[in-house]
Amino acid sequence: MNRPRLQTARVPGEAEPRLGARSMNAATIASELRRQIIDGVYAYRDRLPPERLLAEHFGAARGTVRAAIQRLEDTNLLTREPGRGAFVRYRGHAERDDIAELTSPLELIDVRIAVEPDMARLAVRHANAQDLNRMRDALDRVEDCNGDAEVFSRGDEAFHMCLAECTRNPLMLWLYRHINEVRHRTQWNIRKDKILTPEAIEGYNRQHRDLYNAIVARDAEAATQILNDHLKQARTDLLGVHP
Amino acid sequence: MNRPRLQTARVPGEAEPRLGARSMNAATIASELRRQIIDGVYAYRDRLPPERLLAEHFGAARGTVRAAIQRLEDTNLLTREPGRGAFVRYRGHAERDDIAELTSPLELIDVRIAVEPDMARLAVRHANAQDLNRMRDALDRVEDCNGDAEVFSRGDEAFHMCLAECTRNPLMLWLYRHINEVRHRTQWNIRKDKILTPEAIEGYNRQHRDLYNAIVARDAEAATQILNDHLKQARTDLLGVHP
DNA sequence: AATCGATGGACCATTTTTGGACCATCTGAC
DNA sequence: GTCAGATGGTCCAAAAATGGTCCATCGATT
Repeated sequence: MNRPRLQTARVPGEAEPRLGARSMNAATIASELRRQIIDGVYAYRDRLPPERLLAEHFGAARGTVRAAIQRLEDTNLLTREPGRGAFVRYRGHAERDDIAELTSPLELIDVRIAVEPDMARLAVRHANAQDLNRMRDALDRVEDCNGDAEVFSRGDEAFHMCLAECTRNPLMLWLYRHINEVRHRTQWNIRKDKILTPEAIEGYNRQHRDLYNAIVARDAEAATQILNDHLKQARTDLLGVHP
Repeated sequence: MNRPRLQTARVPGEAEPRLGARSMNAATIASELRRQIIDGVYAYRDRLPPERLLAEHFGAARGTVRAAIQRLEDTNLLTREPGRGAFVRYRGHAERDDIAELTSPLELIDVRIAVEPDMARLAVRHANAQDLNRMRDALDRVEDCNGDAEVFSRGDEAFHMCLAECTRNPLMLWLYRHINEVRHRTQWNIRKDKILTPEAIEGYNRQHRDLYNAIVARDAEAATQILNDHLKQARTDLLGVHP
């Protein structure tokens, strides 16, 4: 398969010009307004410009703009009030207060115990061959750590991230990305080499391989059980160091 | 205004002056459009430019563009609807895009089934008297909906949010806030009154009360079981409407 | 010569957009 | 309180947009 590269070089992050940006239909206008709301151009409780003004701005008929706004109201981004206007109902998550700072390692592992076993069940149900290959690669890499706690830790994160991808569920993947982010930042102060002894790493790796085999065999019960044991083990090991 | 000449072959190494002016066959156009979709130029659910406009842009006949689009439809990247347009079916960029837009009601309930039962277990372990009082209040309010689907839905969200607060786990609370946000915005296309019949609401309320009692009694197994049944029920009801 | 892909039309059925009109409600000036 | 203006809610018929289909033709390749 050839790959005819006929695109001019593009700076990463620079948006590729989109053909037909001028053609304004209801879906496009809705998409644009949604982006502006989520980006905070219109903040919580702000009033949107009047429909007639928006229509003029987008170069569309008022009915088209109304159809677009209707979609935003259906998705609970807006509230419309007759005679007053359309008001933003979407709360931007201003509470960006660093969630990782507020979470202890024990609380983190409790959340993982709650989420990951059933995540494995979804992974068994939805993983395709490509997902399994990626998981296999991650498995090989994490097993190549030679007892290095730091390397194992990175590989372990990647392996569990693969598991999240196997679910093919965008929300689950999004959630686990954040769990992993918290994990990455909340455990920096743990003495990894205290917990991740070569023996412990060997045990974890055995569980990883069992989990992989269970998913390949589409055995949901085994997968959830293994992951549950895996995380309970990690919780116990954690408590052994932080009594 | 006419396209004067079409050249066929490109000399290797010759600089490509501009995208789309020449040497466009169906395979090339398909490849270019596929790249743009995967790169996110056209996001999930966006509408592609009309065939006639694409034809003009690529300097090809409309039939050629149709053949290209046909390939993308065959590989499930697109869906075409007569009279409306071609819409992106590929969901790739869960990162920057609006997660609520990318999540289907079924995917949402799958995540809730994965998270909430074990969330109930944490709630049993960590809820204090104040949490239980708040839960009691939410319970009373949701039972006061008198069969109104919309009111029940709001109350139900609040009740489950209380459950998340009962865990006293900041990360779990943070995650569930986002799950709830997605839930609030992803069920727009569901006919709530189709699912939330007065009988269904009554059943859900009974489960809510059972759950509350189980938490008060500090019975973790019962709580997880009830919540699991509760959500499985919701999933079944959802599938009954969206077969 | 035969074949295959591309072309440039034309026409069809469906959906969306348009441009207007009128109404009910709310706000602010008086 | 009254009134004028602004705003969203609704309805309608005509026009435009859009994908689906078919066909005669052309050019290059086989």
